[in-house]
Amino acid sequence: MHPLLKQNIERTIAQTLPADSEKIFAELLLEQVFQKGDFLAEEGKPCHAIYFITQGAACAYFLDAKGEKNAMQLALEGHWISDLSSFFSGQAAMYSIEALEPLKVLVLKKENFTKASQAFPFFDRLFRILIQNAYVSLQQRLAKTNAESAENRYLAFVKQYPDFVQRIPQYLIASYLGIKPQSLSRIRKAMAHTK
Amino acid sequence: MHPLLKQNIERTIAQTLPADSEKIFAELLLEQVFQKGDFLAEEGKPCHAIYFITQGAACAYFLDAKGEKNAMQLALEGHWISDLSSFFSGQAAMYSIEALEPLKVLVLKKENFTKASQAFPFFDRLFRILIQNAYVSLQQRLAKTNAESAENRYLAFVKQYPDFVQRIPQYLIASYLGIKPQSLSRIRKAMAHTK
DNA sequence: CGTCTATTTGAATGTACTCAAAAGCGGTGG
DNA sequence: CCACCGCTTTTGAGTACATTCAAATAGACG
Repeated sequence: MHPLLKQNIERTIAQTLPADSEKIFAELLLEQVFQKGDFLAEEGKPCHAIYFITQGAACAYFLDAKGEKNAMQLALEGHWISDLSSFFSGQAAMYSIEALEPLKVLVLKKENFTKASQAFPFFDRLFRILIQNAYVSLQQRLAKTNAESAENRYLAFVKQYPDFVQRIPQYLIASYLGIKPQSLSRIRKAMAHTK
Repeated sequence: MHPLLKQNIERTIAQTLPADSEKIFAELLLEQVFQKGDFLAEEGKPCHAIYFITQGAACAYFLDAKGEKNAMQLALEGHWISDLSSFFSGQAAMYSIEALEPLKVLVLKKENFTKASQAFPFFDRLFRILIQNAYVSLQQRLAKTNAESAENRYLAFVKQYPDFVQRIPQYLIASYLGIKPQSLSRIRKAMAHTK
């Protein structure tokens, strides 16, 4: 089992992963590779898998009325990414997921997830906690969007995800923060001055 | 078992609730009543329960730097409300939950949740789906906050939650939408004109 | 090197905010 | 029943922050 995944799961459930669970898990996962610009999922089509990134960067976004990309999720290695709504409901995905760098992922397909979920209650628990954590992060992100200035949001982002700043295009970070790329550029300029 | 709760659970898991599960569930829940202005949870203290509202209205909010209430969740009868982060982690709550009307709730205490979760995998599944749905709604709310004007956000809110508009104070709806009460007042005025 | 995309910069505009005050509404007690 | 109080909503005027439109510069990639 990939060390990043093991680490991710153990941090999630706050206990070491039993050897048998580890084995079962490994059997359910499929390794896959994507080129930069490839899509792991596409808006409008069902998203049948959850991806764990072992190498590279990816982004889940939707296109707004003007055709601009709006990032909902940004992820580097060590993170999960998917359109969970589509994954669980089977409906069309609201987001496209695109590789921003050459990407290596572990794929958990819906059918394997369902199988495992029925056989091992452990899976429902793991995914309940994963989604729970995602939900809490999202709440905090929304709270900041409503209560903080664009500049403070960017400062908090840099602090929380320093690696992302280096590797994710600025226009995607801008949309993730709910601002326009031009505005983010000006904010960065102003910050460079003050420092 | 309260019909609103039964309905809520069956809609969540997309199947009728087995009679035995219903019985078990009913034993885990405690009825409780609050006056308008009472707190179900307080920012800074752990939140030990999840509440299902059977009558009345409630709001989960945090206080920003200026001491203004920022609504994270609004709920009428038929909805669940809690600070899930605090409930699951045991840490201090980020939100206060306040009764906006005389309130009747069914209380699911942490200890009962844990007991049930270990005895019946059904519970992990139910709560995984509940949180999953909450997560998806939150994503959509964030997407709208970033991509839509204040007016469109309010229009969408009115369409999605017509009952809330009648019963929740405007300044809380405003903060839920990420705008100031004065601005919401002006938006409503402009809408009345155009109609 | 040339093309395509991302980022920066400038100037003008606009949406929502701030500060301030008035009006409306609901509850309480004289 | 009316007067008063506190809180919510409305309105007005001025402001600020981020946006738009447009163009120039910088970077990535074949």
